[in-house]
Amino acid sequence: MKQKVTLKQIAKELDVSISTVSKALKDSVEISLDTRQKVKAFAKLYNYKPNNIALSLKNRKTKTIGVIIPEIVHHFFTTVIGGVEKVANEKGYNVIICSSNNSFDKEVINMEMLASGSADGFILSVAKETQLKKDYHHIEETMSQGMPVVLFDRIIDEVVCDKVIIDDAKGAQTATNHLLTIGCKKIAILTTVDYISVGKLRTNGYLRALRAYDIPEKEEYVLKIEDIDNCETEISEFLKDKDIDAVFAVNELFAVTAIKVLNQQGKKVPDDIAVIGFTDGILSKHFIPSLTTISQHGEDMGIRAAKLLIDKLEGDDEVTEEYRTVIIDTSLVQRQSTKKIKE
Amino acid sequence: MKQKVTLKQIAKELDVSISTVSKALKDSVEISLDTRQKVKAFAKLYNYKPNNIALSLKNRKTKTIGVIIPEIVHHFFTTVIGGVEKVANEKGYNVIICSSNNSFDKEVINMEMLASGSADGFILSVAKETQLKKDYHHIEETMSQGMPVVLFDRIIDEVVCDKVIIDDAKGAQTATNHLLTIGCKKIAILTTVDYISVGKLRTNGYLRALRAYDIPEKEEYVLKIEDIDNCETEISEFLKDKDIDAVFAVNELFAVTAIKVLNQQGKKVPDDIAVIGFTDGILSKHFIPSLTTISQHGEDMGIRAAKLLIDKLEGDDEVTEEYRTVIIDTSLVQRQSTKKIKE
DNA sequence: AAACCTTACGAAAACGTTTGCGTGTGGAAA
DNA sequence: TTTCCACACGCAAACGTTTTCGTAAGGTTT
Repeated sequence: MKQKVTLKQIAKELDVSISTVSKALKDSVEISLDTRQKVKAFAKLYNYKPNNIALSLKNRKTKTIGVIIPEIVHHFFTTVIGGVEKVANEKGYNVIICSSNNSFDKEVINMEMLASGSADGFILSVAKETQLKKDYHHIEETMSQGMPVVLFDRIIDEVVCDKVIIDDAKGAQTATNHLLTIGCKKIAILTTVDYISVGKLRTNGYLRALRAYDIPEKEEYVLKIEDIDNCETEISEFLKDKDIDAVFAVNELFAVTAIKVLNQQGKKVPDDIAVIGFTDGILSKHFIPSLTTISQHGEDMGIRAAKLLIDKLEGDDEVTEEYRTVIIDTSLVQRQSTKKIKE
Repeated sequence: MKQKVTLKQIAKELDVSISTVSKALKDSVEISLDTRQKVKAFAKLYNYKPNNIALSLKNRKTKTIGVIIPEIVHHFFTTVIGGVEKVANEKGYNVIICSSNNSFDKEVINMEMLASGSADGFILSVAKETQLKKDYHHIEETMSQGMPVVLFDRIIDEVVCDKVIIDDAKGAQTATNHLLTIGCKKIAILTTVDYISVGKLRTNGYLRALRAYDIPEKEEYVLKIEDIDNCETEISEFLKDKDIDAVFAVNELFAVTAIKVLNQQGKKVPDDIAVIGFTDGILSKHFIPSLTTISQHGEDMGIRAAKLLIDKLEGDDEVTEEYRTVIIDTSLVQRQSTKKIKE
């Protein structure tokens, strides 16, 4: 087991000083051509690689980006990570990913861990618990120590920093509009409880679309689901004998569960009832019927977030002072779960 | 923007030496109670956190685990990561995740990057390209520098190290057996090309099961799919007018695609044809019909892999010398896509 | 021969820690 | 008064780099 070789060892072996080795490897003119070649040959032979830790300590930066997401086993978040990685690798940054598991405490712990030397900046989508608790001290603190933070998707209005979001309300409006334009009039919505920022926004978009079409909003058409893991019974209950012609679900799972429930209740999708989802993941693509949905372009979000962060990391102080909010366009992906109602 | 506070600053402020501060924070008896309290109060006030980088440099270990997987947007791999994180966090380790995107080059780059100071050891599932290329120098090199490596899922027989796998062949045999026991006799298999280790193993398991039942294997029942992204046409072609009563697919996507194709061809699953998959992901759970499948227990794999690695990292040298291969049990998850054929 | 300039290299500090050991101070024992 | 011993603290080295500055040797001017 040969240990990793250091400058010191090379220096000793070649009977020169550490500084000479360092300079030689950097092709400094200070060092004679002869020595340079000798050192480089030796370094190559022993597969010398500079120690990142030492460099980080010296340069006071780690060249790594910390990403903290609420769930790791989640298609949307992983696509975002994919985007972040893409940009990061291009620009020579490493990416550390941690999941908060939707726990406030774990979010804080992870953030502090990474903040104490492991990362130069953060890309973060906050945990449910954090949104509920409204405690953002860890984020504020990290920023006040000079580490930039970019929030995405599940953001916090009160925190002033760069943000990358989609226009959730607009996306939901687009979805609802689509249902309206194909002729649906009685549209139910399956959404989350209000403290989930994106859920609330999507609900708002749905309501806005209805108003624009002068369709009165009915409370009985709105289901706010508390426990996502047991949504089937709630949805089944809600949909039972309801006089509707369309369902807008704020995520994939609610959408496919709705279809499943509707099937059980003897309704056909899309013939009897149209269903539209939100987030374009594996399920939407491969389900039968495949789901019409709103694509969030997760990879783009990751790309933009990473760019914002790296700009701030490498920018001069002018850039550092201003914060930007990037809004990623959503798009309607038409598939089989909605179709035009024949008049 | 207050910078992060260091021992040095505290020392200066309190007019003591750095070592005194360090010792005081560690409650060393060398330091008077009075000073200790003063230092601790001050440190708390300024929210002092020791710098991980400096500690890593000093201790020659980073307390982080590098995880390299072929794809990040992939349910199975993320569940494994979930398991790794669980154990890692418990034991005070950080987790850095990189994806190789199934590229050999990126795998090497990531590994070298993390190996030069960022991680103490690795948990790795190799890229397709690496399996094809059979070039494992980066892994060997990392290990020879004293960093332990745990391979999982897509492993390499030739590399001697700890491994965590499922018995792919046995799992496939279980799946095929299940089809046989419910009365199927003409079972097709949808598998990958042979250089994907797990694909080949699963094919072997399928064949073994047939032999055990004295059912002759037919080449026309085996489809080795090259391009996973366009599997639908291949599968459609393959399944057309084929006289079979069951399909064993070595992954989720092949399974649902098969069902889709069969539907198009006017066959009902499970009534006309039974379908069984491999890997228990989102699709299997929520598809209609829900998929009978072989669960790989990804989280368990992650947990075991992390434990193996940490054992090696913290173990004395006896442990270091022996390598273990952990085989995680697979299990059959019965759902709707298979059912007993009435005689 | 004295003064000066290149060339080629080394010493040392710095990044932020931890820790073994040395040491000044004061009080107690002799 | 001298000797000794805790006590409480500081020094310095070490981890692996980079980089500024200093300098010895040798050659070139006057």
